[in-house]
Amino acid sequence: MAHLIVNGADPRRILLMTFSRRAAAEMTRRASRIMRIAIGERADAMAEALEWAGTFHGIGARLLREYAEQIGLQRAFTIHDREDSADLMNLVRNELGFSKTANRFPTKGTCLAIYSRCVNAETPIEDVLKASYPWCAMWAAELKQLFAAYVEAKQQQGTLDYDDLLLYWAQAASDPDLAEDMGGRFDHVLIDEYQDTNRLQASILLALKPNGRGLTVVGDDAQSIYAFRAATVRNILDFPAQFTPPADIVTLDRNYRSTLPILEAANGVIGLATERFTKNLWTDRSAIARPHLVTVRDESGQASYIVERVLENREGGSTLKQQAVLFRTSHHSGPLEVELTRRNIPFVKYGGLKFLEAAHIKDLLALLRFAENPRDRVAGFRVLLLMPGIGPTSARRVLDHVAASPDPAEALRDAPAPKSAETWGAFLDTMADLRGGRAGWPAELQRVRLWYEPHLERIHEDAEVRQLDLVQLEQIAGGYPSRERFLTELTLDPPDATSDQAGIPLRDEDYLILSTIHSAKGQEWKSVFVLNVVDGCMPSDLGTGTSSEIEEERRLLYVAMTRAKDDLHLITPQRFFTHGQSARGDRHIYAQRTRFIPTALLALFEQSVWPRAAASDGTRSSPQPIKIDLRSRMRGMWQ
DNA sequence: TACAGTAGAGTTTTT
DNA sequence: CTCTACTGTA
Repeated sequence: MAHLIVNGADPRRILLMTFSRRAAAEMTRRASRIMRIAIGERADAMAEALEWAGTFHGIGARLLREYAEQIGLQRAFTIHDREDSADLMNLVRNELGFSKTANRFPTKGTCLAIYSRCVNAETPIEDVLKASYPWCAMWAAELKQLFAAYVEAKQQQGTLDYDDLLLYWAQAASDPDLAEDMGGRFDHVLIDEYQDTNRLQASILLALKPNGRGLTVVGDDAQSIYAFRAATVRNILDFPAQFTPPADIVTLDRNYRSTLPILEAANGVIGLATERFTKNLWTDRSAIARPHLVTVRDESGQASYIVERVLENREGGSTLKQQAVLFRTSHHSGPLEVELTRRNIPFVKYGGLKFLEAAHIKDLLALLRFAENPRDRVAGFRVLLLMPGIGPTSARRVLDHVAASPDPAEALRDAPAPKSAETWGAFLDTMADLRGGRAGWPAELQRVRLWYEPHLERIHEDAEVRQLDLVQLEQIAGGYPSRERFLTELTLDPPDATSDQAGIPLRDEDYLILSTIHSAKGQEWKSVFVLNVVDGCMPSDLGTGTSSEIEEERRLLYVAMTRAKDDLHLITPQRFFTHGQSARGDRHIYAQRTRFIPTALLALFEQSVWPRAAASDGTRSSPQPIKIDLRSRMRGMWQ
């Protein structure tokens, strides 16, 4: 990208699509750094002009709003996140009577997952069921009916879900004129992490640039870790042959990041994969230290090992930010988080439970969304149910009335009023203010809070804590120019680190990074610690069904290992608590080292046990005389 | 009709 | 523990 711009390409006509918005920001930052060397201060302005950098979904949303009229879409559509989509799916599922079938019908989440896979993999439902959801195969006909109704519901309400952003885009681009118009906006289209795109995304690309001119994709087949989300590595492998003449292949097999011993260990792991990959990485970053394979007793031992090493590294001159702890599933960092908090080490966690998933945040956003688009039933339902005396039935009556009217905003006023006139009146006033845009953005958020706070106090015991989050949300809102932009971008790029919660003040502080391996994609750190490198966790015991699932888990470990520049620690606790139990539960397994590091590979690692010797400080080294004979006392109890 | 209470099932990774 | 479906009561 830097090369293109330095050589005269117009940054406003470059389309850059990456995996997350974080990655897009990082990419523009690096490009501007490189460009500064060639063109000096002008580089910043050039990077600023890269306005079409984002995720597939984000770019899709933007284009769809621009082309809304031409494709028969209401311009003010609102976007459902996954939970909203599941709620709507559930609504439809109940309406069709599928929640009362004799055999248990798949839950809303499963239904949505199946639907999503059909769309993203461009595969008929029968095949998807057979390949990925065999236990739901008996419901094919009902699911089809459900999905038809789901699509119908979305259209009536003027909402799009994540998949629609791609689907509508792809469909719009299937019209040659529209495709040419869209493709013609860009001289260069650059895609990162192409191994983790799905077929739907590939067809969008092909429609935008049918002859491939100006199209560049980058990816690594050894790092494909999103098959569960219908990504297919075939996209990148089959890419060159889609064009005549075929696309040029540039092999990037030099690794500039990791030291040789780390790379050798990572190559060792991936070398045992059942399929051959297209390249072998090499590096000239020699070093002596092999990566560490550390055995600890349990998860708390794991936590204290990390804390000790992290502090040691900081003494040695590396900041906390240069170090990261990676794990398979987000709750695995729990004990570590406790320990870090106890020892006063600041950290930021990526992945896992999001700010936006908290009920009170969703409530507030639902009201905003309902104001933006009164046909949005999911939002409306959520808001209406907040009020005392309004249950599913009254809510449905109100929403039906709204949906039937040509002017939904007006219809609310003369909707069948629920019993409590007082709450209802307050609600109508708030909605009217929001619709009229009286307070302006972002001040109107305060208005919303004023309405919501009494309900918050009534519903939640811990209202005070939650109130702080609402203030936080208000601050975040200030960073967006309008309600529409706020809602769209928040849904597509949720603040995914807890740091965003704490806002700007954290930015210049030093903190340790905690991240799921999936969220760590494309990142790098000086020191990397990987938690729970044990069977049942890596591979996850949930992901060991088929051999291709296991292979994906292997690549996941490979991705984790190759995040490290100088220093890599894989940690294997001997005891490992399983999930699905109360906080103080004791269910655990005695864990084995991951199957991805068999004995043959051990030579690539520096093995150690920690703590090295528990009694080394001499306090209990010599046997003590017996003071109380508890054993005989116990026996005596029953005599 | 709203809502509190209860039994039973399920529990990854993310735009 | 959390989510869902269902039951009983006001």
